[in-house]
Amino acid sequence: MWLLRKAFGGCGSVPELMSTPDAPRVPGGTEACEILHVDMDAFFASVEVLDAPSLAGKPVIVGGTGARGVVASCTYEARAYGIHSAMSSYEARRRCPHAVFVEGRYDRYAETSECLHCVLLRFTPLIEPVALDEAFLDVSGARRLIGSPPVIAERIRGAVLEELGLSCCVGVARTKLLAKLASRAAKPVPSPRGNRPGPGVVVVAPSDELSFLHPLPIKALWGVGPATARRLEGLGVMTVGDLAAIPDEALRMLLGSANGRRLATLANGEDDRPVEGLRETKSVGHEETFAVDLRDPESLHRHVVRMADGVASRLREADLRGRTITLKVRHPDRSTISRSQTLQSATDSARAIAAVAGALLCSVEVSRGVRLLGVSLSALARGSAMSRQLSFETGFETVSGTGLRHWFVPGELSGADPGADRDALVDREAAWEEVEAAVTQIRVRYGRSAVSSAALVGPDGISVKRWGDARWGPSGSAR
DNA sequence: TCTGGGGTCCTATTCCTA
DNA sequence: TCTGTAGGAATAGGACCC
Repeated sequence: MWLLRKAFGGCGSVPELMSTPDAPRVPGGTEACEILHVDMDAFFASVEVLDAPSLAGKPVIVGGTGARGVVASCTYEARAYGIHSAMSSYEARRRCPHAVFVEGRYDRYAETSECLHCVLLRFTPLIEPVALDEAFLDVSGARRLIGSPPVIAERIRGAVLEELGLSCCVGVARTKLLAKLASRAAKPVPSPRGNRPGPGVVVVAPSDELSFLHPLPIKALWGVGPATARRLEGLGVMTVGDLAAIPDEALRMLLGSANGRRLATLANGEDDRPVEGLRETKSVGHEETFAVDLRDPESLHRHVVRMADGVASRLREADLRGRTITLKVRHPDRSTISRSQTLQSATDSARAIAAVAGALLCSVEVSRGVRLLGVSLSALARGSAMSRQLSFETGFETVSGTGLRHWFVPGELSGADPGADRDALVDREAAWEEVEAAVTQIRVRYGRSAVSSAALVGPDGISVKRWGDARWGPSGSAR
């Protein structure tokens, strides 16, 4: 709690703060601190414990359970073993063999995130969601109604705990970066001898900004990942303070103009990015790592069709179309290449996306094996074919034994060639648009796995995974 | 028999066009 | 008609975020 006390010049206490509508004001105090960063504690893992109380107090790991999976989230009991998100599941299991591994339930987390959003909206309409489990808030307009930002922070924590049954930490500062770092400083500290609770709320007063920021490691800064940290540490730049001492020009030479300029300002505590609310989606894609590397071009093409189908469906649901189609391929040695093509007009057609992505796949050497395949669309524009009047005259039939429905246009599967004649081609494309729009409606109504492409039906039924499976890596062996 | 997925942004290079 | 050039778009790859 020391930072909170420090921010208030040593006067006042948290109980006093919570019971006082206006926080005490101190010289150079917290008046300018109007940005809050709300960060849920071990979000996915906490939701799992909430839904299964028998997991409480145990090391719980949420993520991919297969050899190629990663940790998406884990409880503080697991963190005491050195486990953290993005660690491979293999390594996590090695470090803590008795941990409880749970496959993630993304829909459940998204639903909980919506509840969190509703709670936050009661404090301010100026919310910028960063991820399911965190958000920036601008509370400048809420002071008169609710109280000072530190008071609002404490009330948010209380409301989230009471209404969601989950704990969160809140950082309060003048800028987004400092608010984010403050919420991190408010977190519990995992330890093999028992977790130490954190302060829950940390306020960084303007007068304390540089003394708070400069001792932190450079990786604390937004935009400094493993690669940039390696370069900087190689030059003896270990802390944010070291970085702040480097002339702007030298930093730009070292890291490029945009990165150099941004890091120079951030290292000096400046960050003028406002809390922006929801941003427009720039790309929509789907990618997947396979349990074993694939070499068979036909199998890879079926995966392309399935991914194109999933991406097209999501585009339609979001009322979006895209012009640039990108295929991503990762080889067994993890080297990754991408191939893209930009169309003259935007599309949300699974067939069109699959055709382009399939052609791009033909230009890639796959004989050495493919570990990951991905399809994405960018250069997005509003407006899909969703508003078109739909008809279900085109064929649907049930794949025996699977309960899954697949679709086709009559003649398509029989090898007929309607492309020979232009009118027939136009009719065929129009029919496909109807099919795809109908598929989207079925999925909206009955779920994403209710209907699938006939191209994915093999002699033994559905031979590849359906869209939406395996968010944190493959869970078992490949089919 | 280790290292995901869904994104955004930046940079360098290549290609096209005026 | 050919050539050089400049600018913009497209493409590819990498780093980073949660």
